[in-house]
Amino acid sequence: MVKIDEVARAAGVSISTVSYALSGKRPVSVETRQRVERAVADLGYSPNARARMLAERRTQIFALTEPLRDDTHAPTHMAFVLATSIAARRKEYDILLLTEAEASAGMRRVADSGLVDAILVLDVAPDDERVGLSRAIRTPTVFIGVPSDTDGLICVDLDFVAATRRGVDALVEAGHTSIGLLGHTPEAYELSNFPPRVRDAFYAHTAERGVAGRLRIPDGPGAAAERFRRAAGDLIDGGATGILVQGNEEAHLSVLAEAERRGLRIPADLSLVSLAATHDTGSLPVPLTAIPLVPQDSCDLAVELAARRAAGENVAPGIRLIAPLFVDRGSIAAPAPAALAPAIRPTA
Amino acid sequence: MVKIDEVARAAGVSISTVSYALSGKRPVSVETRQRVERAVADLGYSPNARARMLAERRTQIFALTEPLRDDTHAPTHMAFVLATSIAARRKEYDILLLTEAEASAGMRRVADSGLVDAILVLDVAPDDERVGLSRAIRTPTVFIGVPSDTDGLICVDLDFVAATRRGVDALVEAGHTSIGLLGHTPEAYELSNFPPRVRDAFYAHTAERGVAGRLRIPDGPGAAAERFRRAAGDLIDGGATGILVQGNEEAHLSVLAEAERRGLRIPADLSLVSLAATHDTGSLPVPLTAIPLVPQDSCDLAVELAARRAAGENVAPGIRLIAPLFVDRGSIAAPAPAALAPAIRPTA
DNA sequence: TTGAAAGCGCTACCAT
DNA sequence: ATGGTAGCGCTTTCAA
Repeated sequence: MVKIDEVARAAGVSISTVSYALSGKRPVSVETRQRVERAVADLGYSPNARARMLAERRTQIFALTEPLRDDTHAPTHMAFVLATSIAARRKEYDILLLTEAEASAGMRRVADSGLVDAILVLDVAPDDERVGLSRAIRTPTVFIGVPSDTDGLICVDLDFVAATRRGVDALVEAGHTSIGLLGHTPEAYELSNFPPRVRDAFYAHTAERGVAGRLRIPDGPGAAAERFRRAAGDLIDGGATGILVQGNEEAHLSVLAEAERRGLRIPADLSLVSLAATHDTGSLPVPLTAIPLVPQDSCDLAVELAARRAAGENVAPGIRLIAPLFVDRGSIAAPAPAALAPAIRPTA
Repeated sequence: MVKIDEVARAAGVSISTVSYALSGKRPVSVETRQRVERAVADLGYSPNARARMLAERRTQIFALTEPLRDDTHAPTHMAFVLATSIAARRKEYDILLLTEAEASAGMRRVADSGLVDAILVLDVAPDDERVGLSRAIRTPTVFIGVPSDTDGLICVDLDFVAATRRGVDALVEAGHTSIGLLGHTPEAYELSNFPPRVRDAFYAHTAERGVAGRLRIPDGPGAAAERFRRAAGDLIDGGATGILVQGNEEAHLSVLAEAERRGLRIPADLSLVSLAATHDTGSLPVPLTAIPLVPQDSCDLAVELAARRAAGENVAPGIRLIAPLFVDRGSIAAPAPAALAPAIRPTA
């Protein structure tokens, strides 16, 4: 490996001039710069990352902690990891994976040794062990997701409350007076941070708009697809003429399957809105109007904040919520008059 | 951050003694070691990774290049990433993610700058661009998968040929004379490295054992599940009494669904063997006898080899194939006598 | 505009 | 068994 002093010799300048010519941190005459660039190209010089790290007191590496649970939805998770990596590279950072079972141990290790400039936290649980640790270490930490106790933390996330309200509003404004929410699995309300936020916002906002709001959680026996279908069916039986669909592709497909089974056309007989999905709801058998969760948005912002903190900038703690998008794909219409009847006299 | 000289002062010893007491690379008297350990604990000292990297001329980091294609099966991919990370940590290495669209650019960057000690290559394509690059750089590289041209490369993979033969043998020995292979999607035979190996071994070995061997690729119209079912159905119609099932969980479920649709009991009416699956074929509706692809096995070996090369050890280039496992879950039986007829007179 | 040299915080060689 | 110190290959301050 050729070193900087060889480049300096070849270019007939000093080491510091080579360094400055390459970094641009000090003006260098055009002629000198060209001589340096020529030498760099001739010798195939590439600055040594280890030496640079020591001298600059930073590594240009971010750690990404991602405790993989059994119920982790791989495609969604991968989307976040990829989005984080892309965002980081745009700012000249690399991503170091922290997958150790004891997430805190990994974080502590990279923080204490100065191996990374900042830590990004994925798959945040309400009572995440990494919250306490992040307060104990000096390495800047950014959470992608919102834990219960956010005191002093920097968090980034989709504004699930606004997203939920937007979904409810869209249906209410189309004339729906009975709205269903297809929930997550029971465990998700304990292990993940956003399902409760959606649930609470749903109840609060349907009440506020004066419409019936009903949540159905996919539980009970059977495969996942079966549970989703049953939950969707229950919502329809309960009189819901518009449903907010959460969850992965399978959940969405199951709702569509149940609608088809009942001969319900979308949106003529049933209005659907996809809420906070990471997959493409436009390529479903029936394209769905969606308020999507776009990993790249959250990850871009998280990386941006991490980079600022790593650069020594003072970033105020707090929760940064990303305004939801609304993608109209025509799966909302006014409720069918006929469908109103069972909603009004459910047991007649 | 407390530095090594402060520890030395607190312990009343020299810097080098602290270093040796911590690394164990030189004998240190018990008493001295305890004094050092005490000082380390008191001051909360943790060696600076950047300084260590420069001094030791290595980073204890492996790069993992994983070009994510659209057809990447997220759960399988995640399993490999996780397995790699786990294996690496066991040997005190961290994993740096290389996800750039131009995989070669990322590899070149980390190699030229000495940012990593070795590179692990995932999702290997037959004509992978990373093959040529790996020959051009000095950083040790290990492929998890086998490209077409392996000259001079270190590759690790499941022995797909042996696995395929083992699957064929198991069915032949149970008395089957007509065996089906549920193939991968047509694109997989271009983009991925192992489907052709399985296909070729299947044809060769069924011929060698003197039984009929037929491959059916899930193509044509319809959703994936539909294509898998059709392919399985075609194999059965073609007289196959035993089928080697490849692919993801959906492929397996589809074959089981098709069997159920036809009222075929497993293994009484139809024998099934899962081949090279990464998911748990024991928790399917019908547990399947399997010759699994265990990511941890490949990744452990790959990391082992990478670590050896990184340590300067001379590792011979070549393909290391991992002997397949055979997990008997009772989904193989002798072919039903009635089923023999169509196999013998297919068009009668 | 350029150069010399003092770090960055360790490891490991050479002494004793 | 222990200590002193020369690197490791850069960046950046201080001088000119």
